[in-house]
Amino acid sequence: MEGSSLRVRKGAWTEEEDLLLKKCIEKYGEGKWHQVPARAGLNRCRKSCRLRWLNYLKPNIKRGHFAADEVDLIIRLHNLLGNRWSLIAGRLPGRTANDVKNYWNTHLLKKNIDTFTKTSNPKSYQLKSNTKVIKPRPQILSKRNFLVNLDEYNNNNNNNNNNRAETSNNVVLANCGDNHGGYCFPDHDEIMWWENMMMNEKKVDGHQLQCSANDIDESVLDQIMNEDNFGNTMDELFLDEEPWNVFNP
DNA sequence: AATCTCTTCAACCGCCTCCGG
DNA sequence: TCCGGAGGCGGTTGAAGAGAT
Repeated sequence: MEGSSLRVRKGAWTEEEDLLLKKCIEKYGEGKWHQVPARAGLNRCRKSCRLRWLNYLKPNIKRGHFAADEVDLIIRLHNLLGNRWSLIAGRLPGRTANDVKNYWNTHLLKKNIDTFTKTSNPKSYQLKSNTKVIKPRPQILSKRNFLVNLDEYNNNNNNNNNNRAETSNNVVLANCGDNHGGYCFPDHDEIMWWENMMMNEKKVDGHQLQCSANDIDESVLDQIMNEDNFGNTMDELFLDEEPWNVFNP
């Protein structure tokens, strides 16, 4: 059980601990987090070390106020992706998922409060039931799994050729919406979502993308679809790095 | 000056997925 | 096929500081 071992330190990090961790990462590189506490001589769990490095010590981390264009991008990406903080942060150079999440919760949630309803927990909110957010969850799949899943997907859609997933082009797989016999294939909605996204279509399977409006704001969506504030095209925005993995069958 | 309330954000927790044995 | 360990993620907490009374 993580963190259950005796005498593992918790709480705020000291300068000394930061220094030890930094030296360790500089010497051995990132990764193998289970070895980091021993290598660094830290009395911390691997997760704590990883988090400290990623959110605070890692070079090029940008701190301080979010610029207007960063805020704008966060809002638009959140409308598109929901609470996928790591993906949103991936499009904001120097920002961490934790930073983005905190900023959203402390600054932006209040401005978008009409979109949410309170839950039993006074600190948490959920989307109102009349809104739908499509949450794509791309993942890296093995070739074997891809083919099996694709076959099953197509078998399940034999009556409608329009729904067939094609192998001739790059295909982005969403995470499973359903499980079938121990492996999964994506929801039809998610397949269509990705296919349409890649084709830069504005209409996404009849669903609204924005969670805060009843109708899609075409101008905003156009902007989201075509270019973000850092000059990335939509293809780059979603396909240029992991985990937005493109699989070439 | 003291106390209370609110805000912020670093850190923790629990869960999920992947991967190798 | 199963299982356990590791990496990673999002939700949540709570300490500390800021502001209000």
